[in-house]
Amino acid sequence: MDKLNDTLQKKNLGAFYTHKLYAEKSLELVRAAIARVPTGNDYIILDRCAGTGNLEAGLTDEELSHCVVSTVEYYEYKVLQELLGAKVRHIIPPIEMTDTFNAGLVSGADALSKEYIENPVIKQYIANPQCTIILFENPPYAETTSAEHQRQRQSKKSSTWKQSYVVTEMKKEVKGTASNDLGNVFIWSGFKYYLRQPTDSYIVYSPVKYWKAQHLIDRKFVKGFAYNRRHFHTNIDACIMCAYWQNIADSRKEIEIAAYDIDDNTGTLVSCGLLPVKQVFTTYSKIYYDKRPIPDEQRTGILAGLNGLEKVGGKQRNKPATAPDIMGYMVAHSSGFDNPDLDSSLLIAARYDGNGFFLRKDNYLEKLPMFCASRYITYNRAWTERARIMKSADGADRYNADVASGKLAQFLLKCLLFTCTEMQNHMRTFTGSDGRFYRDELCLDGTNGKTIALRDIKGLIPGDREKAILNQWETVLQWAKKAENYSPSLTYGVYQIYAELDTSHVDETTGNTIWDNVELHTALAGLKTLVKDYYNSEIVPVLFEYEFIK
DNA sequence: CAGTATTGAATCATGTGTTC
DNA sequence: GAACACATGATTCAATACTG
Repeated sequence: MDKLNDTLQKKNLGAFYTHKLYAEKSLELVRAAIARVPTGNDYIILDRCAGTGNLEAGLTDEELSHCVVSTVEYYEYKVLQELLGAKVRHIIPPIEMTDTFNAGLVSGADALSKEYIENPVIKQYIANPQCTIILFENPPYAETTSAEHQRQRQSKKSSTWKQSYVVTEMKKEVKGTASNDLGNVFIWSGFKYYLRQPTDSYIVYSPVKYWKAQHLIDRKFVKGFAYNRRHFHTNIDACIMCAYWQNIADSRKEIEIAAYDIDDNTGTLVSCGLLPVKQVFTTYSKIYYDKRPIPDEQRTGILAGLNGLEKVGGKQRNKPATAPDIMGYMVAHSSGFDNPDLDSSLLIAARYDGNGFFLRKDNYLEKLPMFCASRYITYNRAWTERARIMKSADGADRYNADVASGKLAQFLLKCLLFTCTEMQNHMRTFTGSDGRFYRDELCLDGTNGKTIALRDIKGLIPGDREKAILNQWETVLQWAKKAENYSPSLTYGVYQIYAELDTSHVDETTGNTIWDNVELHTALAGLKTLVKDYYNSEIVPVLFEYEFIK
């Protein structure tokens, strides 16, 4: 059905199909689970979201005769019925009745309904101690409160599944955001309602966050694979784990999964080595944010938007603050990297919707690794990284000790250099509506006197990479000063130069974009390349070492 | 080949309201 | 008044796909 529906419909129902090669690969895990079935036992392989039966396609007839499958989408049900109906042990519902078709869905096949949980066909196996249960599923992942849904104002409309019986039950036991995701509901309910014996198994496709960050389950990891989400008919590279969980309690904090990409030309799996998945336990905001209270009399000033300028109008959720030692506002929230540019920002004043803290002159340097870490996914876009690597404050004790001892002094200055030359630093210099002059202190423009960054960066012992970046910055600044809009009274960072000085217009005859300052544009592009290389070689390894990313 | 257009599966911290 | 529960709500960028 993924070809039949529009994008949002697809997202609502989570219809993304499993590539044949991935489905076949995961049969290794299913067969390992079958091998564990005690002698003399019957077993069933249950798939509550079978779609058109992709996962089951590679099973032998004998294995298929143990399968119990269902799908909630009517046209998929028709296909499933035709392809596997005669071979599987049960398809739910077994035959089509007059009321089976229900507004495009299949009556009685909604795995999240009470009716389904109590389905007698499945229940007979659950109740039978001589039967082993193996769940084998690629559940839908629908995060209907996601940024994209919100942009299209569809969050409410797309969230009807949240009214379901299973979600209601899950919320009684699982607190927090884990229940926001439809995929998590499947995983939770799988363990809750279907697995009962130590030899029962769950082989499930999902991004790792349910185990890594949300700690939704505490079962024994037997084996797993990492697959590229792109081959699930999506447009993004990200990591999907297919894991074999055994129904035995376990407290491992780190697992390894074997990664496989697909070469579309040859139609073969390409091994990409072993990837570690480490659990995360603490967020930056809990540990690293500067929580020093702000007196009421300092709660004046302006709020800033994501573009670094003053935000006027709209919903203002945050309170501004102004004080001699406040130099900006940093946001580095959430553990995942799904919306890196929303989840991290560096602004001259409080972000209008909060989720951050005020950067202060006395300790801003030790806060910068949070900003640096928040840029990881932008410069490491391989499919193995997104949805596997996350942010954490788990290394805080070691980090704080090494900051205190001075061991990390050079590293912090490297972070400073990166922060001052990276585009996502949206601090800008301007006069606010409150009449105050806001000056960007985290940039390397000394035209109007040294910024705090310039003062501190003197301590950096520059290697070749640092020298190259500093030189390139000088070139950028030189050309920026020749731009028409350049204002000598302002102190410019890279982003402000990009936004205000690196202007362009469209040639009326050719329709081409003409950069008003080609040299400036070229110099900026050169700087970006240098900064990216610098980040990955000098900063990322230390961020991993101290578990800012893991 | 260069320039242009399009794209992003898969939240969570926060404030506020509610309950005890 | 503490603890809990839940509704709320927001791009930017680089990479890639496409076009001529």
